[in-house]
Amino acid sequence: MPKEDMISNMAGSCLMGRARLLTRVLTGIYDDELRPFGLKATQLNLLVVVAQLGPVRRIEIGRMIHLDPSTLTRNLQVMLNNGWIEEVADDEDGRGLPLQATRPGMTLLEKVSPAWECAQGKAGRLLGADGAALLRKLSSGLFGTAPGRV
Amino acid sequence: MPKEDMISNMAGSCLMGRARLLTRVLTGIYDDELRPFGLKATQLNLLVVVAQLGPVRRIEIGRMIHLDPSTLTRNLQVMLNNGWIEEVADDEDGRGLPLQATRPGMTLLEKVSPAWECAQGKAGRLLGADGAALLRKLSSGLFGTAPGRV
DNA sequence: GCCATGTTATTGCATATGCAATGACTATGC
DNA sequence: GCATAGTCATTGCATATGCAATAACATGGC
Repeated sequence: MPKEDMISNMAGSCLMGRARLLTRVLTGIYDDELRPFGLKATQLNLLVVVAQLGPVRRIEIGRMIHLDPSTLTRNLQVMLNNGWIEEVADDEDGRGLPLQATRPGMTLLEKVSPAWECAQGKAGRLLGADGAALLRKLSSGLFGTAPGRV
Repeated sequence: MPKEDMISNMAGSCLMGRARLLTRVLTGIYDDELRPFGLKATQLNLLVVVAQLGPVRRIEIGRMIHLDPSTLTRNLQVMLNNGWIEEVADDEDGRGLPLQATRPGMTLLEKVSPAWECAQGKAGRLLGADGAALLRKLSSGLFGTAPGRV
């Protein structure tokens, strides 16, 4: 294959590049809506997961949404500092404590809910109905999947 | 809406969260394949864009793939340090110089091409034919789009 | 109990990402 | 030709992300 075709191919069809581009745009939409509330899209994402899974260990969050433990240590530290989540005392396992949303964290969730809805609406219109449905389907197959399986 | 439903809704249907999850998984696939060559998925992505667009200004790259100029300054600096790209002297505009791929950069592109093909294959199988097609369609609508348009 | 093995969390390192502010240059109006 | 407005790039700041190495704990076999 000529060099130019190889480059055009990599530039025009790389699924990773496309996914990253799409993610940057989508994240920007949510960040814009959430800015008045002082949290970022990624933080809301994490807060929601912690709120839903109740007392939950870091490793489990990582398995759920495919995040490296080291990333979680740091991202969750920010949220601990903000008082949105807290460590739960009662635990059988000495390797770190489970996390749960605090009352202020839950209140914040309710407060930002309309802004999230708005961003979600914009994202849905950008993706189109079939796009949104497919994105949902695709990623639902990844939820809770151990890394490295293809 | 009860609090639990609100949380389930945000956790289970957030398009941004899904897109980020998917992107993490996909990026991991490409990173694994590219690791022996000493470059990361994001760097290959950028190298390909510079190689294709020829002498090109940072701002134009940013418009193409929706990347903040400040992000580009730093990401491109790494690639300049590695000698994969270079600044082009002849320019009418004194605000920074256009960039192009160097010969070593082009050689690297050819060398990693099979690894990229392999990762692309894995990504395609993970997404399925319709998923890959849709991801392509979705993001092609974003190429070259000015930020903030929804 | 002790050791080998496995699991969980953290830390050092490097990069990716975006906002706000700034500097440097260009283009436009007069 | 100069002042104003606009464009391009960089820097400071904060966060997001993952790998390799390590620390801390758990578990199973003996």
